[in-house]
Amino acid sequence: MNIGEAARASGVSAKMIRYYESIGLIPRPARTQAGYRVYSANDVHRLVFIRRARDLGFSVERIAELIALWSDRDRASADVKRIALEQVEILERKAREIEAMAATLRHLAKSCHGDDRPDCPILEGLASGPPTGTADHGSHRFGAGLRPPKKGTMRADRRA
Amino acid sequence: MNIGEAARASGVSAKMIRYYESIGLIPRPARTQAGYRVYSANDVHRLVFIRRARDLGFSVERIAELIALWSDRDRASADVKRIALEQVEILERKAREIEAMAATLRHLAKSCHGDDRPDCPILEGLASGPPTGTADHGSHRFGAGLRPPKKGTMRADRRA
DNA sequence: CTGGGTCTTCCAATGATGGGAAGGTCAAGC
DNA sequence: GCTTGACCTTCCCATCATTGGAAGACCCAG
Repeated sequence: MNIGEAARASGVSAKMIRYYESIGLIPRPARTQAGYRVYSANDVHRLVFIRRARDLGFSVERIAELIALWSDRDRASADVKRIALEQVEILERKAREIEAMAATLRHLAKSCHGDDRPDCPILEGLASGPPTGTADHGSHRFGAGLRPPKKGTMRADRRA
Repeated sequence: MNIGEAARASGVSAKMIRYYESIGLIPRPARTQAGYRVYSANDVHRLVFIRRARDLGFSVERIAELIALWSDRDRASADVKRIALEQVEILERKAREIEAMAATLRHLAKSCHGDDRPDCPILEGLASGPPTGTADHGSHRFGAGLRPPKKGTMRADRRA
C-alpha cells in the first residue's frame, strides 16, 4: 500500500502522513526499491486513530501521548480517561470563552439601530475599550489542544 | 509618544504595532530624526479599537473592514451591525462545534472504567473511526475570524 | 515507448504572535 | 563628559497544522 492508498483509506492526506512521519508521530514506514513508502493495514489503523483524535480537537502532542498509551498493553485505562477528560475540559473552557465573546458582541449589536444613520454603538463600544478584561483569564491558548477543523474541501488525497 | 508608550497605553505589544503597520492595518507613523516611531493619542485610540476587536475574536482582515467603517463618517450603522452579527454567528458556530467535540469525548470517557485494567473504550472509539462526520460540516476555519486569546503573560510591552 | 498519474524531496506560505540578535539612541546620574 | 541601562530600529527565526507548488524520479496501461 503506497501513501496515496493509505491516505484514501485513512482520511489523512498524503502530505500530512509525511508530516506526521517527520515529527515522529508515526514510525518511518518501509520503502520499496524505488523509495515509495509502504503502509500496512495496521499503519492505516493508526492513521485513522490520529485523524479521529484530531477531529476531536486533540493537539498532535496530545495524540502522541494517546498513541503511546494505545501501543502499551499494560497502560491503565485511568491514564487514558484522565487525558480525555482533560481534553474535555480544555474544549469546554474554550467553548465558553468563545460564547462570552459572542454574547458581548451580540449585546453591542443589539443597541445598534442598524439603519442608514451613521451613529453606531458597536464602534463606540469597541473604541472605548474593555474593562481590561479578557486578556488575563487565560494562560491557555488554542494551540494547547485545540485545532482548526479541516477546511471541508479536503478529504485525504483526492485526485484532481 | 514612542512605540513603547503607545504599547503600554493601548495594550497592544510593540511587536504587534509594528506588525499591524507592516500589513497596512494602521498607517505608517511619523518618525523622529533618529527614526523612532511617533504616535498620537488618536493612534492609540485606534490601537485600543484594534485590541478590543481582537479580544472579541475578529480577524485582522475583519478589523480592517471595521476600521474603514469607523473612519468613514458617512457609513451606515447597518454595515457595522451586519459585520458584528456575522462575527457573532461565526463565534457561535465555532462554540457549538467545540462543544460537540467535548460531548463526543465525554461520552467516550463515560464508558471507560478508569481503573487499572487496560481495556479502555476511549481508545477503541478513537481507533474505529467516526461516522466520517466532522470533517465535512465546516467550510469555515478558525482563521476566518477566530483568534487564539492572548497568552496571558503578555500585556503590551512589559519591561523585564 | 510514451503519457499521465503517482511518488519523492524541498521550499514557501498561511495568521498572529513572540523571541532574539545586532546596532543606534536617549536620558539620567556621577 | 562619560557611562549605564532602558529604549528604539531592522531583520530573521519559531510556533502550529496544513496546504501549495516545483523539480525530478517512477510506475502502469495503452
